[in-house]
Amino acid sequence: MSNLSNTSDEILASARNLIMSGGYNGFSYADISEVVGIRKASIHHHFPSKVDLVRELVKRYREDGQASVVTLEQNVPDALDILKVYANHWAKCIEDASRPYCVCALLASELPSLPPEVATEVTAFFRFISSWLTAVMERGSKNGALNLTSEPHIEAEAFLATVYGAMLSSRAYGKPEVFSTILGPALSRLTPTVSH
Amino acid sequence: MSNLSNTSDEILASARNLIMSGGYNGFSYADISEVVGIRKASIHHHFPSKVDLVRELVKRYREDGQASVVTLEQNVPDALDILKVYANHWAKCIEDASRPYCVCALLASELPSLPPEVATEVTAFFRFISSWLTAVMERGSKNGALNLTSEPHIEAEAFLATVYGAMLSSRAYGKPEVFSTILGPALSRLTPTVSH
DNA sequence: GACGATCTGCCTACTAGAAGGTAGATAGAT
DNA sequence: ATCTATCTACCTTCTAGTAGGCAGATCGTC
Repeated sequence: MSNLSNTSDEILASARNLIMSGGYNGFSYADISEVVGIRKASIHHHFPSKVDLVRELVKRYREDGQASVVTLEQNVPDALDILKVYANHWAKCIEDASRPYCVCALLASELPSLPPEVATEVTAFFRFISSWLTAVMERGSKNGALNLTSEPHIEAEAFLATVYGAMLSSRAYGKPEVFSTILGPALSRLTPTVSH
Repeated sequence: MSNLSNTSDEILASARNLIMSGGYNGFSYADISEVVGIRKASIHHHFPSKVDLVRELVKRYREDGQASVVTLEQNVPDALDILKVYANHWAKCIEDASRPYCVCALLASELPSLPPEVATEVTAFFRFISSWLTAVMERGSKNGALNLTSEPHIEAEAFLATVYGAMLSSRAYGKPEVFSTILGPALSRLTPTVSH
């Protein structure tokens, strides 16, 4: 027991880090092999093909995200606070360089050249985030926690685009603080005016 | 004369299209060879190494952008109109699928794994767009053509992030119209209120 | 409890094909 | 005579993936 095949988890984790920096074609089984300390062939034992590996990786990435969202919704009632926590999650990841980019953002930009099985999972991830944010916007709009100027689903897409665009800019400039600089005003705009 | 080595232009053009869909590691000299109808070795005659090829490609991409900006500034005086033309340029490219993604957006997301010579050029592209947009924001703010809620450079970064985030979302969902849906409200927000 | 059978996780050794790149020849233009 | 653009033929290294073996854990059955 104990290490109930957590080698496959290690493989997924190292693949995630590698994809995060160079995308689908930016890593190989040999790279993972070096990080995990296992032979190439042994990786094929856990994930017969590269497509299997990345499909599973993205599927879990989405499932983990869904679980986090459930917890977040349970602990934070206010819609604006939820958006702040979400933005802050990425701000931290980018600033401490732990996970400075979303795996699905990288894969989405490579989408046309991705194996279809992987592409499907990536698209599903974006649909999940989008529908979650839409629900948050709707709720916040109705109970006055958010100040929307467009329809909830449009505000959701705009917010998502801002987050992912800010992520890209941080990486492009090599300046992690750019993310918060952009998200600050975006969140202010959604904050209801206090009085009058 | 006549085709004063426009083979090298064809090589660059096909490389651009290939990078646009799969990034730096998503294409090979063999791919270009097929598109251009020339042998692999002949590509090396024009661009000794892959790094040379992509460095030159990004350098020209930036120079072309700089030239377009000069023309745009000459023909369109109003700052808000400039932003609209810029957004509309991308909206068209995405909707007619001619150039549905920015080469530098894709390369920027792969930045940590890119050869340094290429990375430098990509960063330079983003700095160029950023400083141009900042100048547009400043001018528009001063002469009342734009309604800013933050400092010009922050508005510039926010606008840039929105454009590139919207580009990514369009690709992720496979829905070109998402781009305009997001950019519409973003531009409205920058439009000065007509009366009172 | 003992004994073989299967399962799991890893290994070495290999393959075919693709990668980026080189050497050297050839034909035509200057 | 040299330069340019192309070619064929090749090299080396890396790629994903396969075949088959081996040690140890688990399991069924006597």
